[in-house]
Amino acid sequence: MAASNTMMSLPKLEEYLSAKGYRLTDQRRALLQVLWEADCCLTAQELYTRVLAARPGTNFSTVYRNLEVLNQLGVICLVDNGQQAHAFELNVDGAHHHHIVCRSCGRTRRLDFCPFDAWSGPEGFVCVEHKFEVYGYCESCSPKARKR
Amino acid sequence: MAASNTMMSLPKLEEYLSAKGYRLTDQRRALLQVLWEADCCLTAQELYTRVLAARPGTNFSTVYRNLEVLNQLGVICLVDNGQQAHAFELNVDGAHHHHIVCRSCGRTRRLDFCPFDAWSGPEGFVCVEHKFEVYGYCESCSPKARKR
DNA sequence: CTGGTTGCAAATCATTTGCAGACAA
DNA sequence: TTGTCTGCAAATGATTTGCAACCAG
Repeated sequence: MAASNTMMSLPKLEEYLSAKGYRLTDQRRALLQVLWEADCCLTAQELYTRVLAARPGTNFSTVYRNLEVLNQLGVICLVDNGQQAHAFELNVDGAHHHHIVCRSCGRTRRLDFCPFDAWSGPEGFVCVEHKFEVYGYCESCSPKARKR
Repeated sequence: MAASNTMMSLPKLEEYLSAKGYRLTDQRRALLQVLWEADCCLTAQELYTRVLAARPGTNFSTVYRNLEVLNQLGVICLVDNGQQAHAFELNVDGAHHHHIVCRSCGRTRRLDFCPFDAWSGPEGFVCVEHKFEVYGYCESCSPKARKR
């Protein structure tokens, strides 16, 4: 599948949830599967649509509740795609990273540079978190961008 | 006043709006004044409350519409404070910058470091915009932070 | 069995919009 | 005068929540 990580398989993920005391419902499995197969970050709406195909009858709020669970467990990360709705992505290796978001096709790509690689942080301030997203046009969309 | 910039006075700002063809209504003046007097980024709600004090009867949607106008003109900038609602700040000198947001008191501080100062950007991607915000605890709140 | 989960419907919350009257230039 | 603005009220869209039924372990 398209998941770019190599740390944990889908069964391992389910095992992990289980070990943490969460039940493996059809809805949860379907969501994990969808996240696993996604080749880039997806919005709750997009995830919901895909989950629905795999497991008809699933409710939108169930998807949201499970995204919350996965987020708490650190299994997914939230991406600020610059739109009103967040995007979500599986992050099984748990490595810190940021994203590039294409303004044309909406696709996201993982970014390995972090501002704190090159900067020690602001003085007189205890940093606990940060957000860094880059918006622009990916290789396949950039010709379009030049016309702007 | 608390505005930290030195590029443009409040009357100059009004003049600027006027020159751009915008009318100087009481509501607009009140909003500009509130933004001018603010010592850090404020949410639409906070701005609205303050505008209301100066100009009773002003409607929330008027505040939003004017924030949109000011944003289009590049007179204010939006800050992602990590909460559901955005924060707004006057940015009369128009200089690009980011923000530090205190998780305890909610105050924001301008940051002069930009990730692109130390990085050339992702390959095969045309960057048109980016977002960088740092969350943590400011000097007066960090003792509290240590107790966490 | 039994508490974690779900479906459903209604509630939030920030922000936006249609419209008719009001007002700056 | 006239087109921009405003107040009002209702709509939007993402996300959340209360509650009773349901089902994984």
